[in-house]
Amino acid sequence: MKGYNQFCPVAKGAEIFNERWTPMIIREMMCGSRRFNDLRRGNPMMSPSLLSQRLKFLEEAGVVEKITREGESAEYALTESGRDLGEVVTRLGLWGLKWARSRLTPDDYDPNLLMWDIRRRIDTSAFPAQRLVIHFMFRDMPSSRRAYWLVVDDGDVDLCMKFPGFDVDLTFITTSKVMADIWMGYTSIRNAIKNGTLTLEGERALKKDIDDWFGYSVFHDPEALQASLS
Amino acid sequence: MKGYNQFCPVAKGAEIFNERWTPMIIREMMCGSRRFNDLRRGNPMMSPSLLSQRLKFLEEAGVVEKITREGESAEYALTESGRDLGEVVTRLGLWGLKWARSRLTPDDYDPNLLMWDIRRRIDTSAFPAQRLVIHFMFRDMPSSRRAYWLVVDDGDVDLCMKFPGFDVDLTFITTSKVMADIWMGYTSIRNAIKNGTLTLEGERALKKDIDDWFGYSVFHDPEALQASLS
DNA sequence: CGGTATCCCCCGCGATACTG
DNA sequence: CAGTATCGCGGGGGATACCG
Repeated sequence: MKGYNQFCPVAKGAEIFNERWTPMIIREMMCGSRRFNDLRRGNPMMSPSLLSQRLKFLEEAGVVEKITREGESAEYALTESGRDLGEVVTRLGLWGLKWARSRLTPDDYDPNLLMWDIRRRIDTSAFPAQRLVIHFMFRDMPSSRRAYWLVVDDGDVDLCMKFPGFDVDLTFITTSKVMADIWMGYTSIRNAIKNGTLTLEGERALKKDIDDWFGYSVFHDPEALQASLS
Repeated sequence: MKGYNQFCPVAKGAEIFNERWTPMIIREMMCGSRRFNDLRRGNPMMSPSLLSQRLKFLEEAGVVEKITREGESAEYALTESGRDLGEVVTRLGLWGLKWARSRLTPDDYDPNLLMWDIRRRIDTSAFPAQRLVIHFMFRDMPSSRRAYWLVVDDGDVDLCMKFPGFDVDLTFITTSKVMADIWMGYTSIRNAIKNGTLTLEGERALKKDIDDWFGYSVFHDPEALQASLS
């Protein structure tokens, strides 16, 4: 992006922040992604060359640092400046949650992104030690993105798009929109069940304690948001 | 800008906020500009057609409202949503002030913008009722943008680029960079005088009370910033 | 896995002129 | 003063292939 030729701090900030994909890259890093392909997974529509280009620019701008250790794969992390810029991302997200809801289009409800997001916010500490499988069925989606399984085992959460072969403990049957709306706090699990847009099938105990382990979006959860800023 | 196809509130926010010039338009409105040509004056490099286009988009997005009253010229104002988005602009500005200083280029120090900004932050209440003329001389600038006069009269401040014909009460002799650095708080008037990059000539009383009437950038002044958000 | 290289299209945006 | 109309280009960025 060409600059603005203004000394105003807003202009100088925008020359860095207001490029396409930049807020999403920082968001991914705030959520814990550190490797190139993790960042890609959080932004599947972004071409690898463009991601590479942005990372270089953000590195040059002092927002991101690339860490290359002997024999390990490269990692990207926010610098102190980047963490500060994260507050701008957070504010923008909170604004979007409150004011841009009506601009959501059907194309926005990609269950891949939703599941990737849910995966990393599951609170495994609330689970028994044994393996658990949680199944999601999105009735509105074509077969390629209709079914997902989260396999929780010993604190790790794996996301599968094929039946993992283990018994399923809990199944969500719903649409991608309803699930995303729950995720963002526009509706609640309780409410979605009541109006028939969500069906939960499986272990009673898992259902009962769902608020203990199901992690909502960071923008829905003030405490998690606070943590992501520190 | 094409969208991101993500339900994430950051993405939805960025689809509105992360367009070229948008933060600067909102900044201008936060600083009190309400008419088309005021917005232009704060962003002289922006073409009128693009400003028109942006205003339409921001209106459609619920950020800006256009007010057309009988026989009066059109005005633009931030909606509640827009004022909320102003907090994002403010955060971005504070970030830029802290972290993007090193990216300032000589082209960024446009004295037109600086004077336009200074003009609207002069605290006229600290002045005597009589007319005052403050003169700025930017030694580094070509004649077209070397000299400016602020004519303060009865609470109004006029910015002139030609000698207004009245006696000058105070003169700033400096460079556009030094003046902008003072404006943003990177250095102080006292310090600039001491190291010889700024010379103040004129009435002793005006010099002595300069901190009472010289308004710094809103990003330099936490109180003014607070006020702009409410 | 972690990127580069290349190609090409499209459209964002800058410039300018013009109008009510 | 408050915009609209038009035109043309530059390069941002999407798509894909490829390399270490």
